Amino acid sequence: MTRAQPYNRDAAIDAAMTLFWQKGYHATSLKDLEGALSMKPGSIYAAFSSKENLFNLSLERYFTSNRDEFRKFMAAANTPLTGLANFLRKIGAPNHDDPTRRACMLVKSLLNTTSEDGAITRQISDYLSMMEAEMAAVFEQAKHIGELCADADTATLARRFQSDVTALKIEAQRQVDPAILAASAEQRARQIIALRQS
Amino acid sequence: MTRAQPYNRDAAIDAAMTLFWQKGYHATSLKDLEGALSMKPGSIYAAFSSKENLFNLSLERYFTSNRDEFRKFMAAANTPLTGLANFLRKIGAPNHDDPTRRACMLVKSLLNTTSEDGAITRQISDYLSMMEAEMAAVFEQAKHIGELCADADTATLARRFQSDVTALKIEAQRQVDPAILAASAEQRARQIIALRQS
DNA sequence: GATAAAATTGAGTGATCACTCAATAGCGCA
DNA sequence: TGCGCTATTGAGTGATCACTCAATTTTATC
Repeated sequence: MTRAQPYNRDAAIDAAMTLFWQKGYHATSLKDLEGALSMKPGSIYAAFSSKENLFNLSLERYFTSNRDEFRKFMAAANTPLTGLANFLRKIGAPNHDDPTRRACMLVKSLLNTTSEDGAITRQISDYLSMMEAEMAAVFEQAKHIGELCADADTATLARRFQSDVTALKIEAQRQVDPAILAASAEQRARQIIALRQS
Repeated sequence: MTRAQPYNRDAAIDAAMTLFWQKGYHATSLKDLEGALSMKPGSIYAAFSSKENLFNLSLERYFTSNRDEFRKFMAAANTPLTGLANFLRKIGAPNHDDPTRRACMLVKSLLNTTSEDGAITRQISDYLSMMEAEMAAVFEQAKHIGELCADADTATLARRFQSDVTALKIEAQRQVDPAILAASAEQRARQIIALRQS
């Protein structure tokens, strides 16, 4: 071992993730990646083996950073249900930076997957399931501290919460009126709060 | 004018629509289209000018047939809200044929659109808005016959209904347990019925 | 500074992309 | 049957695709 890696692997994957997120797998060319990663084709292949593998790494990066952000959000909240409600409100907030990457990369990728690439489809489905589990855990926690009724079906609630998140992000992608988007988020947030037992 | 068109334009657009729906715009090659339409490249270009134009025609075809199916569904229902609820239940029904075309083509296309192709994005958004208007009209009708409370916000209800449809179709695409999918549809359907004023 | 190992380069690979056009085939009408 | 018109053909276009590899540059160790 003689030479330190002159490229930053994390930064490169982040850049690739952003690109794949914006343009999708098929529309992202190696030329695009070369530019975004500031790497020549040979280096990219030495480091990541293939475009597909780099895409898989990007998906993984997206999943973990998304999950961590969710966790941070929940940790910062006063109560579990408040955290979930605020998470929805944040998605509906107007200054949600880049318009081309508003929708969830997992959902985007899932919908762009052909029946041929079964492995990637299953992987995405797994990531979505894990996010669902994260959400279910928060509902479970709410139940534990008595914020949520003891006989509530947390798995179903989690599934509904995730579809709320997805639907909101798609609305954001459609670039609907920010006020309408915010109202939609607020409505969904209130449905979460309404689960609170008095 | 001497010769009848030996190809069936409607059938060709339908075949193209199915292909674009399954694989997405970028992943669909002209070779694929040649096979599906049983047309040589020259014929395709003579008939449809470009791949992009054929895609636009496919999107339009998808929209109109989807809208017409929705209308037929509503016409067959006893009451507007019953029709909407059953529409959701149908999406959750198990024998929903081809797994690769379960998600809405409009949503799929919206999520696969790059920031560059602004025209197509706007077109898709317009189609989605028109579907929303269809749904709002049904809620309006429900209000008119007294099935729905007179001060209900039909625009918001329509938006929520559409996001229910989208979310359900995405769940279907994920190939979740059919029972869970059906339960999710049933839950959403009941929320529609719950709007009924007694 | 010399050497060896590893990282990086970028022109070049064949394959495939969307697309074209001169040639051909099929039709109505004589 | 032959003519004029048009629909259809499919090999071929340059561009771009994902990807490779011999050559070069950079660094660690001596």
